[in-house]
Amino acid sequence: MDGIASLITIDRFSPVPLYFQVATSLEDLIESGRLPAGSRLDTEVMLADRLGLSRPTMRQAIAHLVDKGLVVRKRGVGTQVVHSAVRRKVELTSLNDDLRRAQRSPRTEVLAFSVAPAPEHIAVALHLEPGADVITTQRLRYAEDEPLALMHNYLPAGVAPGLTAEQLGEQGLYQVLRTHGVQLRIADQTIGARRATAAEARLLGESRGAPLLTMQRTAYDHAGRAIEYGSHVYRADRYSFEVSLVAR
Amino acid sequence: MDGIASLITIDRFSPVPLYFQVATSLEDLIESGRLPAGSRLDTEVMLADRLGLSRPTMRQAIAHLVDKGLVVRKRGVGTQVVHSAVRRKVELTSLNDDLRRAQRSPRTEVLAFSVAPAPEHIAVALHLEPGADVITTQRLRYAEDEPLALMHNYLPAGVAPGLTAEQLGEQGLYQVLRTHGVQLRIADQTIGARRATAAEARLLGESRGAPLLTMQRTAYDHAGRAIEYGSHVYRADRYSFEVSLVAR
DNA sequence: CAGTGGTCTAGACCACCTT
DNA sequence: AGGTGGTCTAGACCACTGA
Repeated sequence: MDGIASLITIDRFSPVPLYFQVATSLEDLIESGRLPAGSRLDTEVMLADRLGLSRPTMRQAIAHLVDKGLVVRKRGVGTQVVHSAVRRKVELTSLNDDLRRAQRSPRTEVLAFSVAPAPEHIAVALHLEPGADVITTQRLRYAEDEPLALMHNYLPAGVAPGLTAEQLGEQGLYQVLRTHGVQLRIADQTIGARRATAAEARLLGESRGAPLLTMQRTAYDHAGRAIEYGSHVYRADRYSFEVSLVAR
Repeated sequence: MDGIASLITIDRFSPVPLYFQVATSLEDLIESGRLPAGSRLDTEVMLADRLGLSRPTMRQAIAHLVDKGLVVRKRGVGTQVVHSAVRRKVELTSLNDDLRRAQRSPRTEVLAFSVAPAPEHIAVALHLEPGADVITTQRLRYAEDEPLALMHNYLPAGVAPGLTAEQLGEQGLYQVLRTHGVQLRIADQTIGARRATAAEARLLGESRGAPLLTMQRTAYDHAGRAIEYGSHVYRADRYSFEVSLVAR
């Protein structure tokens, strides 16, 4: 048993930073179970030595894992892989991506698509000048051929030039944004509940007054620019939010 | 104009790490508006020089701010304070703390309090052996003398020895846990909605069938031990969740 | 081109935990 | 006492940005 260093290879000529190569390798070992929950990693000095890295670089790699909540470090003790149940992802996800992952065959109907000056409250949510142009969409999302969510989205017109209703019907908003090179980084969400209006009930195939989950979200890119504001309602009997929080 | 370094003092004899002293100082300057949104920080080399620190230490301080989403860094450009609206807190909060902060005068009525072997699904949620002892509580939370939430909580008996119903009535669960030296770090939450049962409607002063927000949460401490499982319902017309997500 | 942050090294001392 | 992670230093080279 010479530890786990032998399972990690690093490429000094890769453009990928060394610490990142090591971090993703370790992540894979943990996810795949070759570093089981509760097991102890080699010390950072040993790992650095075996991989031919300096200790600060090795520390940077492990710090990434700590940040993701994959491992726990204790001075004088060592570095331990945390219990698997704690390893839920903390992600900025889209409904479409979620459904795809869960293999619930999403389908999208684009009910409205237009470019027009932003109404007051939308301009505020996106931190735009009043009257700036925004793309406005209204979509109905199905999962397994049952209606699941009614989604209203607003984007500054400059964010996704050339966006079409057809694209949105096929790809999901966040997917489209990624192809436009937009990287979302922070999202502020408000989650609540209320009774369905008559129109919502009809579109979602629910009875009038049925409980709906509501979510408003503003998403920002890496530079802090507001990219998207969404106001959505979900059938409460078919959807719920999972959120993981990490204290800082 | 000699930059912001003159506004920061560091104490080399303090047990608080230098990078942390600098990070919190910068945080204060940003929160207080003395470093306004959009303004550029001095370069890390300059700051390190003026504060008498090495560059890696200065980097570590700024990295903290990046991690919190307070500033954005671009190679070749510099470090900028992000737009204030993006600076929502990402926190592991308790309802009681939230209400206190919002000055909505919370009050708690303890409806049940006991220690007993855990039911199957609670044992699973807390990763305990079936039949292990858990503290079980049921509480009704008021804000401004109106009922707001009905909360069921379950804690491994060892977590908070000597916990009493009286304490819970006065202090809020998370507050009590802090006095027991418990530091929560990760929480997995599921947020949904459904109609109120007759009993829930009566306790919460709602009509039967009114929409309720529901939340189940398992919270873990820094070592990955499950500390608390809660299953709560909230009046949808008086409460909503705010969540901030940061992509990694 | 000059200036910025991103990465990396090879050491050092310390606080904390286990034995 | 011995080993662990936590902090800190003083350099170095590189990639990217902007004028």
